[in-house]
Amino acid sequence: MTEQQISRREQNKLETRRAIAQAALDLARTHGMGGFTAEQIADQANVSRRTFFNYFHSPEEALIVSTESFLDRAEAELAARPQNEPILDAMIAALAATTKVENLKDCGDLFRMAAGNPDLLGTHLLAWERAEARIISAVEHRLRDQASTLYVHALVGSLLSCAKAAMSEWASSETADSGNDNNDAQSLENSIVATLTMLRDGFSRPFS
Amino acid sequence: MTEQQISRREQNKLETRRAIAQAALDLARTHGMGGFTAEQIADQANVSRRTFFNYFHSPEEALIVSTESFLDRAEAELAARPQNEPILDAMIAALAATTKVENLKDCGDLFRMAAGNPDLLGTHLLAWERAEARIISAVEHRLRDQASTLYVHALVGSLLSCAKAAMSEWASSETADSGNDNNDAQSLENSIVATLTMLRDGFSRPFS
DNA sequence: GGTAAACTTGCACAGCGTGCAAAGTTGCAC
DNA sequence: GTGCAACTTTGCACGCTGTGCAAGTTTACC
Repeated sequence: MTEQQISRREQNKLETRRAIAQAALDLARTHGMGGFTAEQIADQANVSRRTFFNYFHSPEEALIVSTESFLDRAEAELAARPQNEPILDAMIAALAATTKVENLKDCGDLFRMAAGNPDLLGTHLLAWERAEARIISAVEHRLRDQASTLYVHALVGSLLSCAKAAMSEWASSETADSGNDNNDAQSLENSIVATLTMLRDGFSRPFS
Repeated sequence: MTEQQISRREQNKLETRRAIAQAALDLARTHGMGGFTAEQIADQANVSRRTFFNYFHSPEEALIVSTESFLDRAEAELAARPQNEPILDAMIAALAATTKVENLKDCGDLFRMAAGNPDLLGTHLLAWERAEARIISAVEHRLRDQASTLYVHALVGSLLSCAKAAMSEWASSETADSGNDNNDAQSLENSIVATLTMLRDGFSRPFS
């Protein structure tokens, strides 16, 4: 954890970005998806409509911040695994660790909201696609000359599909309990490990 | 192959739809992605802008027709496999057969165009997502009580990710040759079978 | 041929997304 | 602390998307 030198300018921008994302999330929860405009988000965050579009390309983009930090976390955790660890074990450990991310509940909400709104779903899928490209680069670098491009693309695509499946299942069966976030995080982790183990050992083994 | 009773109305609608999709594809090839509007597509297809939007929700949607028939084909081929065949062998055979689809080259173009245009990519990903949901239903029905929901979601997601990886690789290394489409189809089929075999047997086996 | 249903079209309108230039902030050197 | 350079916010204008609505046109069927 390197102590970053953050100028006042950077701080302000981060704070504005955070405020906009929070405003968008609040509006989505109160008005429902599709029930608000970029202008309303901007107003709620106390910036102009134009400034909103300086930070996000679309109203939907403002909602997927939690997923992006989840995916950033996955990438970082993977990079932190030892180089000699088998790639699939490294992936399982890395994805399991993502459940420690701060705003995990927001990710769940996002999955639920995206299920009912094509625009949001498309934006959400794009975020996963961008993360996939980054992880592919990292894995290609890690396995240089040990694996074909096709292998790496298929592997990373499947990895993220399995993670998505686990999160989707977890999100749809999430309790509305205010308490025990730990239980939730643990059950998600179990699902992720379960799907990735199938991936490692082959899907033709006995079904769980 | 059931002989369909198609009324004049249905014929006209199909023809209009085909004309619009073709116009969109032509414009994309000549003007490049993002270099044309819904109105231009409509003009080229000799319909009004409003009619264009009766057929497609967005300009991008008009471009992904070839991918949708590819995915429809995958779904149909899978449904046609014998019930007692192991699910992964059925999937491999079904996806391999999709390379016989008519407009395979258009699919390749689409992959290339989507790589450079987020809007088109998002729409493309949505089409795969919709197909995923349909295939999940089919597989859940086929494996009723033999597999958990999580298993089926992870499996089908991975299946399509592997197919996507194969198509993406194939599209990016496609020759501009006018001739031998068969060679192209065969090399795509080989890639698809290769990735799905990894999926069946587990990605921790020796890399190809 | 006439009628009902289905399809097309024009119009209007709300919202998205961006280029541009003017106004307001912040960082830094003196 | 003054002033300048770099950066950020904002308003404005503009073209495009996507949809409801009502009037016009085509098709099916009797």
